[in-house]
Amino acid sequence: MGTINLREQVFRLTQQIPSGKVTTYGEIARALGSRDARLVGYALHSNQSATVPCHRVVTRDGRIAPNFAFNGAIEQRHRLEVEGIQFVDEMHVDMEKHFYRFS
DNA sequence: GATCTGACTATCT
DNA sequence: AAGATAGCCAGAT
Repeated sequence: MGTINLREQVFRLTQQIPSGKVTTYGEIARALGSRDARLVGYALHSNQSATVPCHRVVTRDGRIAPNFAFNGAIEQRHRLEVEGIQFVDEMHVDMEKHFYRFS
Protein backbone atom coordinates (compact mmCIF):
# COMPACT_ATOMS: atom_id res chain seq x y z
CA MET A 1 0.00 0.00 0.00
CA GLY A 2 1.59 3.25 -1.07
CA THR A 3 1.64 5.30 2.08
CA ILE A 4 0.94 8.87 1.19
CA ASN A 5 2.03 11.26 3.90
CA LEU A 6 0.62 14.69 4.57
CA ARG A 7 3.66 16.41 3.13
CA GLU A 8 3.17 14.81 -0.29
CA GLN A 9 -0.52 15.68 -0.25
CA VAL A 10 0.28 19.30 0.59
CA PHE A 11 2.64 19.46 -2.38
CA ARG A 12 0.05 17.87 -4.64
CA LEU A 13 -2.68 20.33 -3.68
CA THR A 14 -0.33 23.28 -3.96
CA GLN A 15 0.35 22.28 -7.55
CA GLN A 16 -3.38 22.73 -8.25
CA ILE A 17 -3.41 26.43 -7.39
CA PRO A 18 -3.79 28.33 -10.69
CA SER A 19 -1.36 31.06 -11.65
CA GLY A 20 -2.77 34.42 -10.60
CA LYS A 21 -4.42 32.92 -7.52
CA VAL A 22 -3.32 32.30 -3.92
CA THR A 23 -4.69 30.10 -1.18
CA THR A 24 -4.01 29.80 2.53
CA TYR A 25 -2.32 27.29 4.81
CA GLY A 26 -5.67 26.75 6.53
CA GLU A 27 -7.51 26.17 3.27
CA ILE A 28 -5.04 23.45 2.26
CA ALA A 29 -5.30 21.87 5.71
CA ARG A 30 -9.10 21.93 5.48
CA ALA A 31 -9.05 20.36 2.01
CA LEU A 32 -6.91 17.55 3.42
CA GLY A 33 -9.20 16.97 6.41
CA SER A 34 -6.75 18.45 8.92
CA ARG A 35 -7.32 21.22 11.44
CA ASP A 36 -3.66 22.03 11.70
CA ALA A 37 -2.57 24.76 9.32
CA ARG A 38 0.91 24.76 10.85
CA LEU A 39 1.62 21.38 9.35
CA VAL A 40 1.00 22.82 5.91
CA GLY A 41 3.45 25.61 6.63
CA TYR A 42 6.00 23.13 7.93
CA ALA A 43 5.63 20.99 4.82
CA LEU A 44 5.99 23.91 2.43
CA HIS A 45 8.95 25.29 4.33
CA SER A 46 10.77 22.05 3.57
CA ASN A 47 9.84 22.11 -0.11
CA GLN A 48 12.77 22.32 -2.47
CA SER A 49 11.02 21.45 -5.70
CA ALA A 50 10.62 24.17 -8.30
CA THR A 51 7.55 22.31 -9.58
CA VAL A 52 5.60 23.17 -6.42
CA PRO A 53 4.39 26.82 -6.63
CA CYS A 54 4.56 27.35 -2.89
CA HIS A 55 4.70 31.14 -3.36
CA ARG A 56 0.92 30.93 -3.97
CA VAL A 57 0.28 29.99 -0.34
CA VAL A 58 -0.19 32.80 2.19
CA THR A 59 -1.68 33.31 5.65
CA ARG A 60 -5.39 33.84 6.31
CA ASP A 61 -5.04 37.63 6.02
CA GLY A 62 -3.00 37.47 2.83
CA ARG A 63 0.40 37.89 4.43
CA ILE A 64 3.34 36.38 2.57
CA ALA A 65 5.99 34.30 4.34
CA PRO A 66 8.76 36.30 6.03
CA ASN A 67 11.02 33.29 5.64
CA PHE A 68 9.95 32.01 2.26
CA ALA A 69 12.25 29.11 1.38
CA PHE A 70 13.20 30.36 -2.09
CA ASN A 71 15.05 33.49 -1.06
CA GLY A 72 12.69 35.28 1.33
CA ALA A 73 9.60 37.48 1.18
CA ILE A 74 11.00 39.75 -1.54
CA GLU A 75 11.28 36.78 -3.88
CA GLN A 76 7.82 35.50 -2.98
CA ARG A 77 6.29 38.91 -3.68
CA HIS A 78 8.16 39.13 -6.97
CA ARG A 79 6.89 35.73 -8.12
CA LEU A 80 3.32 36.73 -7.28
CA GLU A 81 3.54 40.12 -8.97
CA VAL A 82 4.79 38.44 -12.13
CA GLU A 83 1.57 36.39 -12.12
CA GLY A 84 -0.56 39.53 -11.86
CA ILE A 85 -1.31 39.31 -8.13
CA GLN A 86 -2.09 42.69 -6.59
CA PHE A 87 -0.96 43.69 -3.11
CA VAL A 88 -2.69 45.87 -0.52
CA ASP A 89 0.69 46.62 1.05
CA GLU A 90 4.24 45.31 0.95
CA MET A 91 3.48 42.08 2.81
CA HIS A 92 -0.20 41.46 2.02
CA VAL A 93 -1.86 40.03 -1.08
CA ASP A 94 -5.28 41.38 -2.06
CA MET A 95 -7.29 38.34 -0.94
CA GLU A 96 -10.58 39.75 -2.19
CA LYS A 97 -9.25 39.54 -5.73
CA HIS A 98 -7.08 36.45 -5.64
CA PHE A 99 -8.17 33.92 -3.00
CA TYR A 100 -8.51 30.40 -4.44
CA ARG A 101 -10.77 27.93 -2.62
CA PHE A 102 -10.54 24.17 -3.24
CA SER A 103 -13.92 22.77 -4.21
C1' DG B 1 14.06 6.35 19.31
C1' DA B 2 13.62 10.81 22.05
C1' DT B 3 13.84 15.72 21.44
C1' DC B 4 13.70 19.80 19.01
C1' DT B 5 11.85 22.71 15.65
C1' DG B 6 9.29 25.09 11.90
C1' DA B 7 5.43 29.29 5.98
C1' DC B 8 -0.84 28.75 10.93
C1' DT B 9 -5.46 29.64 12.58
C1' DA B 10 -10.10 28.91 14.94
C1' DT B 11 -11.80 29.11 19.35
C1' DC B 12 -12.03 30.28 24.04
C1' DT B 13 -11.05 33.44 28.02
C1' DA C 1 -8.97 43.53 22.45
C1' DA C 2 -5.26 40.60 23.48
C1' DG C 3 -3.31 36.40 25.18
C1' DA C 4 -3.71 31.31 25.70
C1' DT C 5 -4.80 26.82 23.86
C1' DA C 6 -5.40 23.16 20.67
C1' DG C 7 -4.48 20.91 16.50
C1' DC C 8 -0.80 16.19 16.32
C1' DC C 9 3.58 16.12 10.83
C1' DA C 10 8.17 14.73 9.77
C1' DG C 11 13.23 15.88 8.93
C1' DA C 12 17.43 16.80 11.48
C1' DT C 13 20.30 15.97 15.32
